[in-house]
Amino acid sequence: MISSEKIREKIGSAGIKATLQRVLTYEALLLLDHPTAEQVHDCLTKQHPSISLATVYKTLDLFVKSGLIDRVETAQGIKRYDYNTKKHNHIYCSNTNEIIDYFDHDLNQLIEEYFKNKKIENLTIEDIKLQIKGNKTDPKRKITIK
Amino acid sequence: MISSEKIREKIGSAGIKATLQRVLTYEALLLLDHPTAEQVHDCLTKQHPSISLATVYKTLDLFVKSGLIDRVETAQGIKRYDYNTKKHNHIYCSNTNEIIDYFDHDLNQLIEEYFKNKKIENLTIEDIKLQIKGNKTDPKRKITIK
DNA sequence: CTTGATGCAAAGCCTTTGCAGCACC
DNA sequence: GGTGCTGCAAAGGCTTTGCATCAAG
Repeated sequence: MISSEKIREKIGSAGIKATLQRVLTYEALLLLDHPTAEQVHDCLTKQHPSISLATVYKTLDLFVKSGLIDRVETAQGIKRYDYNTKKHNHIYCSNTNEIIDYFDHDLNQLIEEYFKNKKIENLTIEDIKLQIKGNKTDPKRKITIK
Repeated sequence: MISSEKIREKIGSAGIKATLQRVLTYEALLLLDHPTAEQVHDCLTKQHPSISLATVYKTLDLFVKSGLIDRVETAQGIKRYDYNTKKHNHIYCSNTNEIIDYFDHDLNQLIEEYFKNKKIENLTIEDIKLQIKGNKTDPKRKITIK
């Protein structure tokens, strides 16, 4: 777990002020698994009932714009947030509605290699992401990558 | 271009009634490039002003559920629709806001091969999609794949 | 007739905005 | 005391729903 102090530093180093609400929002993002804005708010109000949903939205927006976190897109059009900005892909579980981080350096390499040769004209590629959709065999168990 | 008759057949074979509105909606999907529901509606009302937006939404929903078309997810959380249900990936242009179909059999093969060996436990993979994000160098020109 | 599709308007979500008050240099 | 953050409430998009009407077999 990261300390509040470290979070304050992280937020500060993104060039924005580390207010209480922002630190708490960031903590919630670490705690929760790719949550929606509302889930973050629910989590926060348990300890700090006065934090408003609008502030959470504003904070998440600010974090995304500052590059502190990423927005994750879902087929349902609901925005969810990911504190992990390191290059990775996502596994979407249809049955549990989970979004699971999938880190795979070899795969990234493979795809990068592939697109080095496969030039696409008139396009500057910024990023390539894989969306893996599937179902957990046992919804209660975790997914483990060999 | 596909004839209205063919479209009627296609809709019928999905087990739903091929009404005028549905045929027109499908035609609009062929005509437009990964449009939103509203774009489809705008297109339709030019020729048929009486078609309601609600019907367009209902029809698109129905098409997705019947497997006739696919929903495409964007980072902004706006739903767009894709008549092409054959396996393919998407290129997202940040500058033009376009979604461009990207067919690449070799790439599909490569990824499939990769995940055959890379077993992920407790997960049944249904589908893997690549999202390529980038910028058109010349916004007015098309993207061409070598 | 009966069934289901349509169009309209209203309601519904999720998200953003405007603004007054507040906190912090 | 000026700047910028917060919380509230209101407004805003996009999408869905309820219902009366309509069309088709």
